[in-house]
Amino acid sequence: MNNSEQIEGRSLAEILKIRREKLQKIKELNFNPYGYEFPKTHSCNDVIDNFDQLENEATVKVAGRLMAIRRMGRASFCHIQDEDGRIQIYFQENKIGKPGYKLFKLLDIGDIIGITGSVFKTRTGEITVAATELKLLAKNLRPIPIVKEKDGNVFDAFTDKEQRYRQRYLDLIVNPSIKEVFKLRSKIIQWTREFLDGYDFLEVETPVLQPIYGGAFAKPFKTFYNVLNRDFYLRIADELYLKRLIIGGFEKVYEISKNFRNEGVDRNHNPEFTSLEFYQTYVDYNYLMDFMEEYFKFMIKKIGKSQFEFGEHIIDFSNPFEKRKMFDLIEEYIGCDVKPLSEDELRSLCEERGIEGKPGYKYGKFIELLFDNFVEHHLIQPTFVIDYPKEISPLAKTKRNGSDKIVERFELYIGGQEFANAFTELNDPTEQRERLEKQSRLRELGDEEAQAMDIDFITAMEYGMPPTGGVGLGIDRVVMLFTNQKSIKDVIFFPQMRT
RNA sequence: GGGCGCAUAGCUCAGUCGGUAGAGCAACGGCCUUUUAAGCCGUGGGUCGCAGGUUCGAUCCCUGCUGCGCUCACCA
Repeated sequence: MNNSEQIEGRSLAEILKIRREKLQKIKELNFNPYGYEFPKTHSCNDVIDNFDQLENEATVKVAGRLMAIRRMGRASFCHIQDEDGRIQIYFQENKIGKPGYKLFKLLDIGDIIGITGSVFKTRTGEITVAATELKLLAKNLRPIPIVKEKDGNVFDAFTDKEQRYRQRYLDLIVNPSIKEVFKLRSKIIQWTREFLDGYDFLEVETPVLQPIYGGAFAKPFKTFYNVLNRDFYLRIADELYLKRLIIGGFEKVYEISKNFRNEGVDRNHNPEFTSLEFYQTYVDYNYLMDFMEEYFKFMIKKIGKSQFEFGEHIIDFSNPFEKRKMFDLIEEYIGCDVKPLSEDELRSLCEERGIEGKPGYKYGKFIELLFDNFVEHHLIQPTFVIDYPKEISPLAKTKRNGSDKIVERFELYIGGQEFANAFTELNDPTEQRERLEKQSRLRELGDEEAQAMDIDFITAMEYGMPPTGGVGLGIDRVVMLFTNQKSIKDVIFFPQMRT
């Protein structure tokens, strides 16, 4: 890394040196290259949108980053870019004065400037600000990639993914259209709050730093708390804390939380990701399915369309979401009913189909294995998969009027991917203790992702936890869906990169 | 972690069937007061990701490493 920087630096060095020399010249001309403030009167788009009122009368003040310069002797055109748009600036020596034009000549693409001027339309019809005053607000010392465009064709786009992710600020400057993705991300989170607040949910905060991690199956990030002289973990989920609040008497709570999982990074996984969890007392998973459907209907209404291109698929939210039993789906896609099969029979079935469980896999894991391999990717339109094996759902309540091996749980699949996971929550502390003890045994047998026994949580439940339904929803994936991004890296400003 | 692919100027890319590299944009100098991928003339800029190996000679071939992408595994 250091070596390559030196090599790059050699050719960059000249450019950097020239920029610093310009900085010096600017100072010598008694201009401050780093301004303190600039009271804008309009954004670039404001000027364009209000051209009719602004033309030939008002003085406007606009500010932004210089993105293009076309010098023609004693007059020049530029474009500046602000958060939402661009506008052309016209510099004329006899309008802005000799000192001003001298300063202008020392500008580079990438500088941040403030312009005072009047609004007009050029010969070719482009709305432009004719500068009467130029204020340098921040001198650029490092060249930014130059992207040009004509008739919708982009030339020399800044496309290197590594650099775009590592220097996201450059990506945002040079590829401003990606801002739309992040703006929608922000909206989605805002609308999620609006939706839940509309149902009188309480937004809460629970610990990120946890002495025992739980609520999901995942490997945690571990840290050490010096004062307490013990290990702590970054949360993999906030479930067990939200349930403590339910026990405490709050009836509807939610948290939008960063969770951390010490696992592989790929197109769909970032070690640090955002999820929504919400819990509502006195409802079950049937209620939650309707509620989730309503949530998505709320979102698409906000966005303003009901069909979304997502990779090679079109996801249509206008139809009711399907509800399918996990075992029925497995039967449909592998052509055999696995309900009556024993653990050993399931193991052989998996082997026959060319998939292999890891050592220590049990009944529920084999069911999951079959589902993941043969069913998941078929579930394109929004589908609730319901009734999961108990063994892989230690926090969910046993299915009423059904097999003792099944729990009341659903996952929502869209575009072949899991979006949400929900249960009728187990509220029987005795059973909860047994289930977590079983997990502990698996853990001792080497299953790193088995859940830990959380005695404090069991104790809390022994005080009485009302019947509750709870949902976890992957916010990053929702953003990917609604913005048609193929990689989670494209919906997270600063995705995890190797250092 | 496995497989495949990529890494050449600040950016986007060419190229060398092995003889140490080019273009456009950007930069620098000059001309130009309605341009817009501005134009015209001129100039500079690269130990071709890193480390080894083969070779008279490697940016090119081989091996290893690093990073990124795709994919599989993993992943509730």
